[in-house]
Amino acid sequence: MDNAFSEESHTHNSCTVSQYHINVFDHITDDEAKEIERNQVKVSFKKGEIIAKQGSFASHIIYVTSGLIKIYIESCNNEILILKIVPPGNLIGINSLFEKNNVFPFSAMAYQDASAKLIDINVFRKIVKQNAEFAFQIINVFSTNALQIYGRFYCFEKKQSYGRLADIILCLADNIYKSNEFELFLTRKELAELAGMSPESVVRMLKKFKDEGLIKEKGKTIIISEPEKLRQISILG
Amino acid sequence: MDNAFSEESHTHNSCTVSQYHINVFDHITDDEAKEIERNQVKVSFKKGEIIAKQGSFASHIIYVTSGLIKIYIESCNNEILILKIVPPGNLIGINSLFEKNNVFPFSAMAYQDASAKLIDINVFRKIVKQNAEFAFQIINVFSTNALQIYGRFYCFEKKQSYGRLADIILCLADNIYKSNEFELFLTRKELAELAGMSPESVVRMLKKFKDEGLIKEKGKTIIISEPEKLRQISILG
DNA sequence: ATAAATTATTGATATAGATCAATAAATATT
DNA sequence: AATATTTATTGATCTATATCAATAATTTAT
Repeated sequence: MDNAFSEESHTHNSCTVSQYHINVFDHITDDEAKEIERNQVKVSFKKGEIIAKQGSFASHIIYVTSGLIKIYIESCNNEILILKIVPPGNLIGINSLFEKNNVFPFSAMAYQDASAKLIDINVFRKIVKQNAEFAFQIINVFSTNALQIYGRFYCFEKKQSYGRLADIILCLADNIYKSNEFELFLTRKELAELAGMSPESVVRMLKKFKDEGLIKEKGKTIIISEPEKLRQISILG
Repeated sequence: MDNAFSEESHTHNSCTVSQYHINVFDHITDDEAKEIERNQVKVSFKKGEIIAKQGSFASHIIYVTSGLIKIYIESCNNEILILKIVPPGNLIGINSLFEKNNVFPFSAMAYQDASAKLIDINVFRKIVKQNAEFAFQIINVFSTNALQIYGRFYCFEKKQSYGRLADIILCLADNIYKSNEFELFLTRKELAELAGMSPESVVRMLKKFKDEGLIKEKGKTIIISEPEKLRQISILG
């Protein structure tokens, strides 16, 4: 049994691919589904396009149907902090359901070509307020989300760069590509943003991983040769 | 009007005193209130006592009625990360409402003597699932919480230590003591934990603030002489 | 195909803040 | 009141990682 002192319960990682596999819309009535249907538009985004801009009015909830989206906080001085990566099947913008939080608290940008349904936030809110089962599903989304981002926070504070970079590589392999061999679609700069470090450091650390035989690189393809050793680095920080 | 480029919307701080002033229980029926009443116990905690332990089963939701509580993530190597400070009127443990997240994802400890109502989580969950208005209030709590912790995350990543320490001092003054002159109940070590730095650095930076006339210290009393200058440091990082 | 622009790599240097160590002050204990 | 323990302060040193600068490789545009 899992207890407070087990390794498991004390392991956090900086990987934050939203992993909400339950379809929240399973819990709405046919009428509610139709109402959502009537009040949504489907939109496509090209790589690099902004899907939601921090500070702008949140008039809709975004349901990602394809592609990959990064959620990040930005500030005046152009520094950004990536909070999570959102694959299809997830919602963006539920933080603005509460009428007083009516602006997007962070930005969203397509990492790759993506598509999404934009659902009128008032309709969505109305259904949350009338359907407690649905509201409970939304609570689950919030809570899963929070745990992941707190874990990321912990790692960023307590692990050093090697650990964070190892985390991200494993995260991409496990959650995005579902393979230990994959073609990296991210630049060093993007990888650096994800791991919370400078692009130069990413280069140097990847080199070290390569020198130690943990990973191989062929062009844009990354092969994780020693996933377990990499995981050790990720755990020990 | 506030827009995406206003200073306001781009300012984050590492202060995370939960500020949920709406009473979530305003939205339950009399019967539900009675049910909660029947299924809760009131408990007192002394300074330093653990109120919830990361990894243990979450059998109840904690409603803080007095005192001040710190919420933190811990791991094997005794390093902790404070996520937030919780004053009276707030809930702890709602992350475990979802049946699959049935353990506390973080620990809670009393900073000062505190008291709380422990509400049976099953009863609480049942009411969330049957009362959509109440569920919506809980969503608001989640969302307010998330925004605060994301802001803290951003600061920890992007601001340097002076900014974070300034943040925390202002946060204590504004949100806990509601005065620019207050008796600090925290040790340097606790202040360091809150600001995400070493205790020695706290000492050195406080000294610098004193040398520059931003704050004064008389025994345990802190006087913020130049709140605006301190705020500048907090904003510029 | 060639030029321009972006991205990756490498090395040198700088630095914020941690850690270590030694004392001083304050608090708790006997 | 005297002693032990904890907390605060100060200085010296160390280190992880950023920043800067220069070149190489790759991608994009012409």
